[in-house]
Amino acid sequence: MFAIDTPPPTVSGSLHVGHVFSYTHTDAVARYQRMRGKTVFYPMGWDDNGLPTERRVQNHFGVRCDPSVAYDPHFTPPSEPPEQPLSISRPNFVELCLKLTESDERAFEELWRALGLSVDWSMTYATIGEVAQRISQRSFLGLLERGQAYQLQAPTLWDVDFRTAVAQAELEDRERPGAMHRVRFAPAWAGEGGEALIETTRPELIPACVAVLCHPQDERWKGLVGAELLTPLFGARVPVLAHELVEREKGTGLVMVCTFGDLTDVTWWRELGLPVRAVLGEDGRLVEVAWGGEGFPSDDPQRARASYGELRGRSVNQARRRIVELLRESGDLVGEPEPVSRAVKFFEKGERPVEIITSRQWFFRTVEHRHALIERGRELEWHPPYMRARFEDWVNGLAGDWCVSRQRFFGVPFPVWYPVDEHGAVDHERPILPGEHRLPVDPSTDVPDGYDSSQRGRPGGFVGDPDVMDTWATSSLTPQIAGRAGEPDPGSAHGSSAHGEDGEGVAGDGLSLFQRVFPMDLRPQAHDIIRTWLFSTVLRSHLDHDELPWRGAAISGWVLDPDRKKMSKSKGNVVTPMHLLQEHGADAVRYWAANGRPGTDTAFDAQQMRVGRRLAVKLLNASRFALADLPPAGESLTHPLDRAMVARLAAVVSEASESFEAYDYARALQRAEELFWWFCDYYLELVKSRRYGAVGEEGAASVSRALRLCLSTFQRLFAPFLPFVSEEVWSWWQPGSIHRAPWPEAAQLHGELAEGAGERDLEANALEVAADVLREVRKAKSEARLPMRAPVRRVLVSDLPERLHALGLAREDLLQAGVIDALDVAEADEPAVAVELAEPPR
RNA sequence: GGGCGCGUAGCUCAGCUGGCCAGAGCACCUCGCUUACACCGAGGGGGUCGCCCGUUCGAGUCGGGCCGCGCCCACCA
Repeated sequence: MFAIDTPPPTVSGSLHVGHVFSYTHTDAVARYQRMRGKTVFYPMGWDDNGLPTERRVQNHFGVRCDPSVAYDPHFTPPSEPPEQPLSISRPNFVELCLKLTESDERAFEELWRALGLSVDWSMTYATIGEVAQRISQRSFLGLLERGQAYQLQAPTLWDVDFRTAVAQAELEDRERPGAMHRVRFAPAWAGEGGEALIETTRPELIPACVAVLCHPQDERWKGLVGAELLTPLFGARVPVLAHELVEREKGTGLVMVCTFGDLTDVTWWRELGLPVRAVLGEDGRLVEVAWGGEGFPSDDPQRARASYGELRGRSVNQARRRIVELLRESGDLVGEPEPVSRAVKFFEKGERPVEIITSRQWFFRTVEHRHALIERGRELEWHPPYMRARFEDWVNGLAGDWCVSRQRFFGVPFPVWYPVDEHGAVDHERPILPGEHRLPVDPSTDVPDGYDSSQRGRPGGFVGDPDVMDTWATSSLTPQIAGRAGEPDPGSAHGSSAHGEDGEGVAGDGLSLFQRVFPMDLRPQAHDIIRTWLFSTVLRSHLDHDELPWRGAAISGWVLDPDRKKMSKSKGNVVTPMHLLQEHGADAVRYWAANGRPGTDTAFDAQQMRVGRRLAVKLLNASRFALADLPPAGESLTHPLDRAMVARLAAVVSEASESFEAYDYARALQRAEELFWWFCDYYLELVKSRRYGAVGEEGAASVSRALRLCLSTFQRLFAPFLPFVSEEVWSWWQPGSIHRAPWPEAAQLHGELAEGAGERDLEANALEVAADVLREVRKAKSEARLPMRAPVRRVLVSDLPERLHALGLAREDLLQAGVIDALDVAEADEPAVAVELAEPPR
């Protein structure tokens, strides 16, 4: 068994050239392993749950999900997306998601088939599918039971546009222009001095300020520690405290702590036990707060209310502009804001910076497993090995546990209800869980055991958890989902299991599919999702199975523009994969992809596809020539040139096999290709006449045997890369599919050379010297502007004795190939070839 | 700030554990429709292997430093 944890592509529109690139790498490996006799477990999945699909459905149909709207069983989307988005119920919205992903998935499958991926389509899964939901919910319940999942009301990374919590792994930095503001904080006591200047890029959070910090060893501010300052405009008393994380060099050495401006604020807030003064709402606007009341103290509540009234309801950017005006008017702004450019954290799919908002969320424990995860990373075979560094960087940088709940709609729901007490309050501390037999459940429509649907949302009744899981919380289980962990084995009913290309069966051994495939052999994926997909899959497998999910990970690079930028639709690279396949042919496109070495970014290069097409055509032509009217094969290879050719081939077979074992498909292809061109250019030309019987039956029988061996071997060496053309040429003379034929073995080719062993060096030299001389003859004709068939009166080869001796073995073939009348030799230290043409130069 | 990778012919890159004149393909130039291939074949020109030290009989190949590019990570007030 060779099991591959195929990346389920995100179903949110179309596949791009980068997909074609990396999936081809995996397919080459799969085909190699299959030819090695392995049963290859090679499913395809669709990652269709999650935000990309929601966003696409919104745009495609012109709808918005509104959970408060009732389900309309007769709903049909408008034919044209309306200008004003239509509010529809969650079940209706999910139906549309399913409808759209279904058609996308058909298009994806069509492309993969056109590309020649040897996927077992009977094993396809979807991350929104029932199996995935059941496995995902079962794993969640297990984590909950073992205390590895927990719920917490806490500050969380938040996207204000999607209005959902997001995870650290989904953040990216974007360089954005901003401004540094110098703001005066007045002392809260009467007396001289004590005024503090604070630099901030987020003045709109001054109402959320809960403390001012300096470094413990900062002499400038030591005296202030323990004192209180008044926030400008709002007159809130905030303490001056010391903390190691404050950088003395930044600004004035003082920093304000707000709830919450960034993750450092969260750290300070937690470690210093500061109060919460939250001003940002889920929509990213400033919420109503009561100055002078609970949580928002002020020495001048009236002024605070007036100031805040100018900000309330505004977005962050609007509030920032307004508060700068207010600070300027009040004289608390020192100097003018200085433009700066700084990195800001964004949700990778978002358009506005993430905020930190306190909310109730589900978490999986990760931080306490940091050490174990690093160890798992070291157990894993990385291809290429240096990619492990990215994994360790990420694990070492984990800032908190993994927030897995999303306030979205199209995803796997948390299988949890909560009791509602007689006063209507939801009791989050005593969740109601479903029995395993009920999974998957949707708590927004399903009812927990012991209740009926009339009790939903009523005092004494229950409510369902409204959230869905992070898409990674499900796709981190692809080995389990693909292997159908805990599912009835579809194969057991038929006595064999359907997997591998064409549904190849494996003799029943009493094991479930999952037991046979897990841990899997290979996770192929790109380097940009090491911190998300690879990390989370390792984590889940570690938590649920206490082992790695796969033995090795093959990390592929990206496809870059010719100008070395990452290819993207937004840059106007409208090269659709299907178009590429139509223009160049699947084998040609695969050839280009297979030349991209593992882990290496590769430039998009249509020229390489033309080269691939040339190789495919060459394989057709060479096969046609070799097989046409081929004389009967002899019992053995008797001619030195034939033996030498087979020996060379054996060496390349070894190299290609070794390369494949290390997932270096690119090297395997290059070695095979290099020798194949040489085979066509020199060997085929040298033996052409002998093949036609120019030197008798024995010579023809030997070359016939050699041609069969070489052709069969080359065809199979190319099969993982050029599946279409290799299947075609194989069908001309061999039974069955080449993709089920055994991978060539060097040992078998060496076996052909067993008789007369000991002459290997001599034979190798014969082929080499003959090729050298042939090149010189061609050169002479080329320089004389004569056609290659132009006769040569005499060739004088000067060379070392052993090379001349070897040349003797190739004499007849060389004379024929070069149309040479006389071949003389002379011993010399320096090799030289003198060519005397029969015709004068043109 | 830390880490990883890369810098070899005009372009895209091979050169694995140091050693035959530094290679391939594309592009370019010349020639050739020869009984596998004109969706082709034959041949040719073209490189201070980023720079500087060092180890060695010998270094694109190993060590150190520097320069440039890309990426990852980071508590970027």
